[in-house]
Amino acid sequence: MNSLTERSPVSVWNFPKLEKCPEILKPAISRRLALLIIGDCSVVYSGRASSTLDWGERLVLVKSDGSVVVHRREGYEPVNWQPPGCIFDTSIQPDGLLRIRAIRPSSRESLDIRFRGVFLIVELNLIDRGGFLLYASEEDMKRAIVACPSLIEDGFRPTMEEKRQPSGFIDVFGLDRNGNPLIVEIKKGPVRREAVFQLARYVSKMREGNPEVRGMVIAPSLGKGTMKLLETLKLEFRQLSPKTCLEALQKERRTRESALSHRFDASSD
Amino acid sequence: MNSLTERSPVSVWNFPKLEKCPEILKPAISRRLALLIIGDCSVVYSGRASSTLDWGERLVLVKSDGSVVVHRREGYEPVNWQPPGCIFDTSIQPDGLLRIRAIRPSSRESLDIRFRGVFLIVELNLIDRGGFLLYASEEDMKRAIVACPSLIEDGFRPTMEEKRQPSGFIDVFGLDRNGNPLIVEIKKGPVRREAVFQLARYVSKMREGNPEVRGMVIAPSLGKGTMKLLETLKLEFRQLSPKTCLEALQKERRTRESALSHRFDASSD
DNA sequence: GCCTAGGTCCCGTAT
DNA sequence: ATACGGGGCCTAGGC
Repeated sequence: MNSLTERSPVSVWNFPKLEKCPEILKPAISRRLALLIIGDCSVVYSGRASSTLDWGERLVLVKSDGSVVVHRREGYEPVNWQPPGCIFDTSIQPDGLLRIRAIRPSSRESLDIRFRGVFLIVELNLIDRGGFLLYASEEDMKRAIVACPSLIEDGFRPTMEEKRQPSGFIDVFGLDRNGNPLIVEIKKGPVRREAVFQLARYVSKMREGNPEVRGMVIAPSLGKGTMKLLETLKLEFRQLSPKTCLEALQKERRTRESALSHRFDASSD
Repeated sequence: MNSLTERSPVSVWNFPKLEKCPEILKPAISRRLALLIIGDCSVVYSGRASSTLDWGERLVLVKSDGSVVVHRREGYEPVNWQPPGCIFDTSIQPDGLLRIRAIRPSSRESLDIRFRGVFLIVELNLIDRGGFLLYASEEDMKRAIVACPSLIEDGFRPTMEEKRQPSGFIDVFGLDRNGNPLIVEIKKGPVRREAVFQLARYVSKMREGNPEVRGMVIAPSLGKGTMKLLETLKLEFRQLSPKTCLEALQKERRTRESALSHRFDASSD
């Protein structure tokens, strides 16, 4: 009785007959469980582009959000896939093959997987509430610069983040110690030519109104020809790594917290 | 006896004891098989960035090329991963947990997966020689334009593909019916502002030497403000979809093949 | 829906 | 090795 109510994180079918597979797959999909199908299949994709994949043994992972990945023996990336939002149709074809069709109505795409043999089906009922934290992203660098503007230079006062411009977005915008506008473009990796052009676009637009506008790239390093390019375009570079930013941010937070606790100490007097 | 030599595409362990797992995983990795581990795990990533993922039930796929993906219940993308090139270390820790460490020497990155419970291990010995073909990429469009230059306009003669410029690459370069240089930028989706700026860079460089240089964007459609932008920069647009290109290319190929077979017919006379 | 820009992007290719 | 640009990129955020 308890076993009836108890969740099983995995249910396994070993070498199921093709004609039995829809009976396994359909209920799992409607119960919004994830499915793993390992077998000999071929795949046709049609949508933004088209592709065909001939017969071979692969692993197919279908998730409850309607995403699909087809993995081959090697390679980090799936050979075929669909992002979330698919509806599924599983059936046995007239020729006896198992067909799984994933259709994405939003972008009129379809993935057509045909199996001529299935080695394993795993129904997955996974519980996963674990938090995910990512450090040292460009977003972290931006936060650090806003919290500690002296990372850029003394006297810098940021006024806006993610400033929307007709020519695009600006990461951080502010005024330098002399009151001149300073546009900051942040990169967490080596600066490429393209990033410089991106900044140049923003800056040249703003220099039309005020030739004193400065543009600065913040990054851990510069790509090959980018130093010269920056000079030509009268843009600046300040070396700053994600790690440095993170440390500055954490230090600033500690300072703020201790200031806060002091206030509490004082108020509790 | 036959069973000893026969390959099994999948070998399954149901709820293996943690301490047994290294005995399963290590030989599989050294035999260069792929592995699927489903269980309750936590993950720490450290490298270009850092991340932590708290306990939860997930699916881990380790391939023989040294790539890893960790999939949660939902989402197309893995929550943690490593591209090919990892070496693996599996062990039971002093606290009794199973630890799988993937280290990428080339970029000094590491993925540290700890399991406190394993539901399923699948050893995968997949045979997959199926060919993969992708149609209608930007590359296909380029090929089509070079094979059928009239797709651009009558009298166009391409002279170079992938022309290297100090300012970057040019998709297709050639001369129009009047002998004026024509720079072609191909996009397979709607044209964005950035693509226009990219083309503008090439063209303005070349117009310094010859003001008659033309620049043209080839794409199935234009993004919002891009028509006006093209006009301002004196650039042109020709609508052409990947599908049209593909059809033209296939037609051209058929024509060429039939011409070839005619030649054979003639020579066999 | 479209547009914009980041990503531990990954990937191939050329230098 | 690094640099560059594509990708069925995907994803998040804004409009």
